[in-house]
Amino acid sequence: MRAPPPEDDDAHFDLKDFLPYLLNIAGEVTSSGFQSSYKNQYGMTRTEWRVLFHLGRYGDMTARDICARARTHKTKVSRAVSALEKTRFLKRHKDLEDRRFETLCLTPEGYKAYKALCDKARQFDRALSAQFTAEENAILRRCLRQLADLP
Amino acid sequence: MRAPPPEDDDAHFDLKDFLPYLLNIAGEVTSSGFQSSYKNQYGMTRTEWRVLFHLGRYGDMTARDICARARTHKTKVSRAVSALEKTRFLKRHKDLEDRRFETLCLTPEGYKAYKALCDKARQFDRALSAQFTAEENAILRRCLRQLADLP
DNA sequence: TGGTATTAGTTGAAAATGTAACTATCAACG
DNA sequence: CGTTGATAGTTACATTTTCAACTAATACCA
Repeated sequence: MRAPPPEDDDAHFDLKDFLPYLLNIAGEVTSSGFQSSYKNQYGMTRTEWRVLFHLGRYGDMTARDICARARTHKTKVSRAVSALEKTRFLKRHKDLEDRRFETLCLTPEGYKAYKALCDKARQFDRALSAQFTAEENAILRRCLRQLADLP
Repeated sequence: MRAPPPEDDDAHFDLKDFLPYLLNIAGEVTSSGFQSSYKNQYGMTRTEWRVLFHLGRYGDMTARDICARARTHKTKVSRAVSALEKTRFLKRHKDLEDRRFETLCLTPEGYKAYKALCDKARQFDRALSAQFTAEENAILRRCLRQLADLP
């Protein structure tokens, strides 16, 4: 017994055209490619390096800021911050005006790790971009930023 | 004490230009948006949905085929297949020529679920695409397919 | 033959993630 | 004040994913 065979009419639409699917696969393929390119030198998860990157690139901020900028859930960020604190890549500073907040600051070691990863990332991104024209790259990134709904 | 402030020179590069990052965020945002439109209905995970879709769209195939086509790890597929079997959306048929393989076939109920999801997906994708021009959509999808390294 | 290497798929344990409830702090308003 | 409601962040628990072994079947090759 077989399932009904695929029809070629309009009732189907190709999975390879479905944006959420394409985005997930492309994200998975490129991320794991990048991860192996630096051989997970620092033993960080992707969420941890996302936090590290935000602090390194955009300066000290609170967990809440990172959630908003990276569109990442607060529990994920909370755990990443704990992990980075344990490896001494960042310190917390309670805001004395409003003690619900804590400003997150990279330590010198954290900053060094960020710089190293930053180099790898730039290199990796350049290699990815090389397969497209300048116009394609511009359009691709613009569409992605819009889909990601980044601030 | 503060971490070194962000510099604006070439030593940094913007996270919002980093493809793996953008792809992951965009994938997460769009997928969770889509998931809310079907999750409650069938209680499927994304991997299960992926398997269902492959069988519905491209016809019966083995788990190995799905792994290759969707660039998904075999343990993920294996567990998704078990789950779909338990909900009676698919059946396995041992290949008698080479008994390592089993061909996966949607049941009529599985096929019905696929068709329903297919409609939702097409609808959702149309809404996403509507924010871009035809040219942008073409370029976006072409780049994504290439990055995803799809067969 | 028979021994070794591959391949399809499964499983168990550890890690990561998602969800919801929780603490602690502050703001608004009577 | 004091109560209510919002916000920042954590934690507990369930689900999912990952990684490394594992079984079973086949291929290769001396």
